Amino acid sequence: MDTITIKDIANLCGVGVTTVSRAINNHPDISEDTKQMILQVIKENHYVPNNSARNLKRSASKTIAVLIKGITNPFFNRMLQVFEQETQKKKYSCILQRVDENQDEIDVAIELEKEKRLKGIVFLGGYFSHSKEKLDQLTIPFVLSTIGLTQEVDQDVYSWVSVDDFQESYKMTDYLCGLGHKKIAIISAGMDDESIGKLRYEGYRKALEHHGIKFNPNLVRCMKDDIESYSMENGYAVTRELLQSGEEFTALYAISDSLAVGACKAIFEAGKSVPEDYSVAGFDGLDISFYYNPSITTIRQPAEKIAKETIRILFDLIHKKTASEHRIFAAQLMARDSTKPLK
Amino acid sequence: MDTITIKDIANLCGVGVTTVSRAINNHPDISEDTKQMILQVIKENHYVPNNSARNLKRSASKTIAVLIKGITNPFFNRMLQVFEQETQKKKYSCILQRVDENQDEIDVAIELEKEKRLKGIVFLGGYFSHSKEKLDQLTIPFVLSTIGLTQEVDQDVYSWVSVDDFQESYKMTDYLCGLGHKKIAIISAGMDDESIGKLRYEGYRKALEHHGIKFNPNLVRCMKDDIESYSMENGYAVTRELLQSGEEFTALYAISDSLAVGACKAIFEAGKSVPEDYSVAGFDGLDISFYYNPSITTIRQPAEKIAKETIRILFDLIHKKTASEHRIFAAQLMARDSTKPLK
DNA sequence: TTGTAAGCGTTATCAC
DNA sequence: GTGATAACGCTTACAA
Repeated sequence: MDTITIKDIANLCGVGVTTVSRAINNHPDISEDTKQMILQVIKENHYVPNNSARNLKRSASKTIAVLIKGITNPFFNRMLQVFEQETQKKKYSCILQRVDENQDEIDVAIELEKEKRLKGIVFLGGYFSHSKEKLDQLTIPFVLSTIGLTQEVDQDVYSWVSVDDFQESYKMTDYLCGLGHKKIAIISAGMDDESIGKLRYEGYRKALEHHGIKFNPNLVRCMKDDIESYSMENGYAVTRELLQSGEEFTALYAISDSLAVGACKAIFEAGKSVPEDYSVAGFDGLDISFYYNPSITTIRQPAEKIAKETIRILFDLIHKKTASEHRIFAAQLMARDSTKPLK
Repeated sequence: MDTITIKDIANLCGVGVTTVSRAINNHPDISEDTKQMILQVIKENHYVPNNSARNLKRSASKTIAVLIKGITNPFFNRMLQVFEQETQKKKYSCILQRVDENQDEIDVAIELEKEKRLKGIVFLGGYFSHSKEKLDQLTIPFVLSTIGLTQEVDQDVYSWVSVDDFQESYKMTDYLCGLGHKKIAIISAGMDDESIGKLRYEGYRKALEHHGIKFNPNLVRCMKDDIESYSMENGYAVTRELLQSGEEFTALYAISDSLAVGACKAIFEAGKSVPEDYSVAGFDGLDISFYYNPSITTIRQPAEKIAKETIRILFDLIHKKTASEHRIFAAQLMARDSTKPLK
């Protein structure tokens, strides 16, 4: 016997397949005795139902999926746990699916929706710019979570929850200006970025403007393409170049904590110190920003809250309690040891 | 029309479903013209084949799966990329499946094997102690990658690749002893750990013994159960307690880099410094160990090599070129700024 | 309470 | 080259 099926179990038990199915799926219409008997035989024979067959037949499953772009991002770790927890509370199950950098998340979503008979989807990370036509192929509700929305998107179609990357980035830059810094370098995304990278960069620009600080393009340093984006290594490489360029600056704002960590390292290696020689700030509020030495001033995103609200909205969508919702959470500026007033 | 199927496409094209299937799957027995025509119709109608149906029917698929226990671990990130890369080279696809801390990875594997018609499996992380009977339900080859094997396991049944956690941990402890340290604290796993935690702890014990250093149980500090294991936060909490206990020590060996980072923070907060007051060492060779300030002395596991070799062995297993293989890679002691000779 | 049989959407087998 | 048609392993009306 190659692989054992529900039929085999039925035969072994001397019952019909329906009865076996009922035993497996906890259906009510079955006597406790036969159920136990069947379960016993199943266990003895190590029978495992084939999921493909189940999904194919089932019209609906209590399942949602979380599609993550950039699973590397430690920021998502905290959220993932909340997603699973909250989903379980609703008696649903939650499947995690990573999406490659160069994969189209909607394609993945469409495929998965059919394959798993999903009830809803969370898109996590990355950016979002898809034609309405494409979105229409997705027949189930979805929520965008911590996704940088740079273009005007249709409020009625999309639901999302995130922080205001532009505003929070403004806040950080404003803070640095408030400390007296005027030459503030930034490690940002490439100029072609259409996501949080762009928003954070624009917040920086805006704050400089409000403080009447002349914008210096030489202080804008983009992450390197050939190194993993938003990584410590990238921050390190970029900061080394900045330092070597001889361009003067007193503060360095990295648009992610990991970049900031790399930046600090480069500064130390140049024989300088943080914050005495350079103030350094990050973004996200990763654990490491607290544990680093010095602790890094950052914008702390309320990851748990965002995750919780994402699930809440998704289920409201599923249960048709809402048509679309948008929630922007305030993030918190954590002033720590890596920044200080300019003397 | 609710959801569009292969039949609909066949009707639309005025051909049989077989022909459509052939077009989708690049089968040879189809004229280029009809194929293009069908593909066109498919595109226009946004038809996406149902994976469940495919998997159900397909006898074999060129797919392997990587089951990860503890996806949080940044150490795995580097490996994951290699897994995908190498799999693609073989024209296979690779699916990632996280396994919950309290889930049985074999159960997940068995289910997935059937559902996806897998060709092979990589088990990543965690520990491994399953009955032969259970393993036998897995009919496809698998490789254990960076899994702590504490018990004697059947060499002929399992294939694995990892570092020698015992030996490498010995190496680190030996190094600290060589620096003149005699009071070496360790942050280790719980005493019930049966995985790398145990192995690394035992390497520590052995090295102390060889150096004729009397073992002091008060210097053994286990991670806290109520905090994520191997996390910075855990290292921080444990080290605070250690510091407050008043127990004297000159070096602290944490069995992971993240723990070491947390430990350093606790030391700084106590007004002490690293390595002047305490030498601190980690394990794994995460990026952060290099970028931290001070850079952290660690054991660098050759993650890429391990990952590559894992895939190589798995495919050799799949192609029956080998019955079982075992590969232990040497890890590298990276002596950095967080440790110094005892004066 | 239980069993029979009709699909679910594909792919594989075969005949044309 | 192409098209019926029978599986694949399961769930679910419907019948008993």
